[in-house]
Amino acid sequence: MATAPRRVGAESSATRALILSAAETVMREEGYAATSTRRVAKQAGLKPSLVHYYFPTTDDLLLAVFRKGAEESDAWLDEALASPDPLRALWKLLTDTSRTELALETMALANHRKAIRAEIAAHSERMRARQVEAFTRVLGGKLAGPEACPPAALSLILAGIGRALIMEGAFGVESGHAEAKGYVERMIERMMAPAKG
Amino acid sequence: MATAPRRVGAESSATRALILSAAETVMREEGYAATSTRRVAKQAGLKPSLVHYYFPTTDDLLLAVFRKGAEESDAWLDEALASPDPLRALWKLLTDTSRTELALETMALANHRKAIRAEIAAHSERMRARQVEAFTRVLGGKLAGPEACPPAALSLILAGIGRALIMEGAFGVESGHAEAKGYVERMIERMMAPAKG
Amino acid sequence: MATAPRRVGAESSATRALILSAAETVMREEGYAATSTRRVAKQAGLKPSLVHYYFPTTDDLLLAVFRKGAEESDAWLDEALASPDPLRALWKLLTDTSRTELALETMALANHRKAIRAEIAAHSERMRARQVEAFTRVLGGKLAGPEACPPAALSLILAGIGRALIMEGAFGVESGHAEAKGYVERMIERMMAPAKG
Amino acid sequence: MATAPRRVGAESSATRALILSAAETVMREEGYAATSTRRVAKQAGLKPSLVHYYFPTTDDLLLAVFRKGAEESDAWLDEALASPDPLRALWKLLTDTSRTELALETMALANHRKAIRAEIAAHSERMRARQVEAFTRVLGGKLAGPEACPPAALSLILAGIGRALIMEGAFGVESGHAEAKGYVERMIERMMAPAKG
DNA sequence: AATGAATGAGATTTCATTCAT
DNA sequence: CATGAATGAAATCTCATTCAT
Repeated sequence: MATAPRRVGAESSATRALILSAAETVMREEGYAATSTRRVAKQAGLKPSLVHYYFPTTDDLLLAVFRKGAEESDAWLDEALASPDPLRALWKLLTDTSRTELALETMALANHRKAIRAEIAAHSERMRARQVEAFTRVLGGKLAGPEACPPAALSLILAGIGRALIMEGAFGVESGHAEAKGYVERMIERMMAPAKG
Repeated sequence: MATAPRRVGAESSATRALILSAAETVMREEGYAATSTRRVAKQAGLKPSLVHYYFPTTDDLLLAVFRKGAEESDAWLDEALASPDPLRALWKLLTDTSRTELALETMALANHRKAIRAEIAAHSERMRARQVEAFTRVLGGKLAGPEACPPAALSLILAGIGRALIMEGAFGVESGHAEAKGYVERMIERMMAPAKG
Repeated sequence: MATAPRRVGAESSATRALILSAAETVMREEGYAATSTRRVAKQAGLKPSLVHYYFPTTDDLLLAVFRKGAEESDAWLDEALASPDPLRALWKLLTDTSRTELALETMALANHRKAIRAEIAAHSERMRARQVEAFTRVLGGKLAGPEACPPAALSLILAGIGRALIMEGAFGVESGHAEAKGYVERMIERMMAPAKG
Repeated sequence: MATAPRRVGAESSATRALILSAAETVMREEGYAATSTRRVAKQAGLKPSLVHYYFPTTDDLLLAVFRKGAEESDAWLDEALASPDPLRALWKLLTDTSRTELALETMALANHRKAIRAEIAAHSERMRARQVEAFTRVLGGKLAGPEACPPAALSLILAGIGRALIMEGAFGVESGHAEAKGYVERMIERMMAPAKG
């Protein structure tokens, strides 16, 4: 949906890329709420007006940061799902601190910036759909039975547990973390085990 | 000659309670980053200076909001864990939108307010410990076996999945939600089922 | 002249003394401009309203601080001028860091608080007059001749040089200090030397 | 891509000069403690935000005021020391009310603004050194003998007495002033007199 | 004799945004 | 492309002072 055609700086500009990367850094280190044009400019070593030249409004900037992160996420997800052991690869991704930190700030962003919310939601849905498709392919018939976990549930569950680990870890809570990781790993193991009998 | 109690605004003041409740509302509706004295004062229908009279610094205010929420959380958790079916009661709590929304903002708060982080972390650890103790009591011997979920892991997992449901729901993502809820409920059912023969 | 009869707390109250002494500390350490009721209250461990109870306005407080300091100054000056070697005793007083620091803040005060200015000026004149009288008594006939220093000039000169030493010392300038002290001491020596044949 | 000059507001801007001159006026008339952005903006007839545009922090503003004053002082000092009668010219400078008033506020500033202190101290030392050099050149061999005043002492003494005259004059104390001025003038006369015999 | 509550003003700073060049 | 200038709004905090109890 976006804020439309008022984007100025060419997509390909090096300055634009510099600004985006500075914005991502600020967002990761100080949170989306601190991601102002001023701070981003300072981080990039540029003047605030230049940031506004490339991203007329703050929403334009935040949206661009989200899109860049989303593209990278897509690539990582593709790679993970295409690997021989997609569940384990995905789980590794979901517990990667630096990636998930950004994802968490993105969620906070979605919660408080109406203009960006829809796009973030759409992207989340797409990622879930792709996981569901991959899980179905990989897990095949093992999805029946009383203990079976539907692929969409699996997607949400892994994401939720991953985020909980990162979020709590960020402020020093560690109890239960080792146990939870172990549990997920055993769960994946059982799922990937050759059907018995 | 008096020895100067440092804290202003008696714990019992009605104005203080009004401010706290306004702050909680703002925090829930607009996020911790919007919880400024001005904004809270407007919500409460008071002058900004009066907010500063009761809570000299913003951290004081945020900390008080957290403490109030924590006390309520403790009470709800106590009640849930004391119920005949603690797992289901806890799960209901964790998927209660309004409560968990506040918990999510609290986590964002912890991420960006050093002064409050330690207290939030300590509270999280305490809540986890209480759940672990209750789970151990309830689940008894069923915690062995390859599929068993250690109580600390269970605590983290339920919290993580609950938060994922609320967070995504908040911005309109619903796919996988029904399945995940179903899965958790079946999981709880298996756990609470009488040990088989 | 003063701000008249609205002083409340009895002159003799211990709380009043506590406030005054706290105010003096703040004034010495942070300057007259920082000497607010709030800061003084904090320094004294009292509530701001209590400070206002004893000193309705900030000028009342500052005036009282000045008066207390002036009384002490008077006492010290009396003692110095009554000593067998009044010039040297006075010079020692004028180069006493802690006393002169307060005197300097008092001058800043006089410069910017109309209500207090007149009283400070009057006190300065009184102190000068007492010094002139003492110098005349001590120096007797030595005040004639081309090199002679009139007593009033001597009073101003010693005060000025003393303040310069303290002021500069406060922010780390020391060059010329030893020489200036030496010069003043020799000057005093010459003055106190028995008239030559 | 630009490398972002940090300083805003070109050194040459007319607005910047206007602000600086307004700040100097406020500082002279109401003291350094009153030199706030608001106050200065009002004096200059500008919006407070514009003052912040040129001087991001209050220290930046105060530092710039000091530097401008210091440059002017340097020029005046140069001129005085280069004159045929450097001692008298310097003494005239030191008793010039408007210049010394600003110097006095600058000292108060140094006392209470850590960030600026070092620069003020360094400048004071430099001015003293230049005076010492000039005095030595002018006074030549007359610096020996029991009554001789070392040049560094002379610098401090003249400054101290000059400041005392201005400071006291500012709040209405005049006694001893004529005598002190006379004494200093005679002192200078003796020093500049051709060596006898 | 003391204190809690309340308030308007102002200080310091950050911010997004607009505009002219 | 890029930047300097300008501005109104708001955030955070400190302040002196008044008033009722």
